[in-house]
Amino acid sequence: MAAELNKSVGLTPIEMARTAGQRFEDYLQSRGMRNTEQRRNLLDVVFSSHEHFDADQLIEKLPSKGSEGYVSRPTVYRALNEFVDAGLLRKFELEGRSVYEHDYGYPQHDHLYCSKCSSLIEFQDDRMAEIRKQVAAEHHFQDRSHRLIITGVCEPCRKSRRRKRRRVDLI
Amino acid sequence: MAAELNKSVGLTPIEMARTAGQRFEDYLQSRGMRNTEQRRNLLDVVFSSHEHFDADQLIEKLPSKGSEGYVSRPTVYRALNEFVDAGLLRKFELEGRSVYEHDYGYPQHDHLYCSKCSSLIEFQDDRMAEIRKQVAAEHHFQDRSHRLIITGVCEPCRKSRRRKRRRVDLI
DNA sequence: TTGAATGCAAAGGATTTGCAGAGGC
DNA sequence: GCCTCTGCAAATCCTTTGCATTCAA
Repeated sequence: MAAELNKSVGLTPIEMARTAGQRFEDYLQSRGMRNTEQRRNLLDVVFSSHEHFDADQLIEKLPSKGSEGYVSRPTVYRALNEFVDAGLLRKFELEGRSVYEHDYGYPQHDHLYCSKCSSLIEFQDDRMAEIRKQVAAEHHFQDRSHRLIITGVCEPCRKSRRRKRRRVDLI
Repeated sequence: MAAELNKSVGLTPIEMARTAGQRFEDYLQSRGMRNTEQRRNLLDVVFSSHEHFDADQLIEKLPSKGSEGYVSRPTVYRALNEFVDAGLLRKFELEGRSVYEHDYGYPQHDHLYCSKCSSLIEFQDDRMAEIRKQVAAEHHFQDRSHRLIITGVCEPCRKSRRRKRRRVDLI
């Protein structure tokens, strides 16, 4: 699904990383911040795949302490906040932790969340923008963003659960 | 808005508390759990108003330590989990903390969230159920619930911001 | 050179947990 | 009386922060 949505924008992950990198450089420049090796490392890893991730998952993908390319935990957290601030990533809360996803150049979408395996499935529905706009207008509310998560059980988990139940039934 | 939605079900807060209490007693009984004074105190306070709240706000509404009716922080957290489990409350994450709202006997609704004053405004839109059902079907996903939050700036905050801006403009 | 960024260690805030005593049933 | 519940203190988990050192510009 991530791949599908990405195609719709016509950019490969590598192109995205380059474009995101340019945007981030502008962001840094405009604020007198520095283009450090750590920030570049993190940007590369973050844009190397379209998966949703949390801070720990990102850290796991980084070289371990002592290795070339290592980035400390506080720096990871600081950078994630910067990426969000720069409009590269979008952040949301799930089960008490922060989850990040690509934002820059990525079309608006929402999520199905499987409570069994914690997987996030993206979907797009144009009616959402419509509803949001209309509800906001009715309440004289200035809408800036929305977050819709449909929670349930994904197809693979439903199937595996059924199998388990059948086994129990057979005893 | 909470009052409006409540009217649609035809129950006053007092009636709600009683009904919720009955449901909770059933829940406790069926699990061999006990109907303690603390749980009763908490249920009363939780259903004394329809406001959204977090653990700290609930604790603030309780008698302080030493007073009649005091409930300790761990017990509050344990009870909140039980209320959610029993279907009395619904929980969601906002700005890194858990927020609770009445669930039992309360109609499905979604929220506008003001990022300036943190207020939550409820709204109902029948199209949401439709979209959810349809998207879930398309993805062979078994939907159980959804959560939609539209973030932006509420009317009062927009007005007060405008006023402030005007003042600055006049300097 | 010089101020921003890093890594370390430690703090912070929300929530949970182990356990001994209290209290429903 | 038995077994759950409570309150206390402490632990846990995620995230942020203070500070001395390092490094980009």
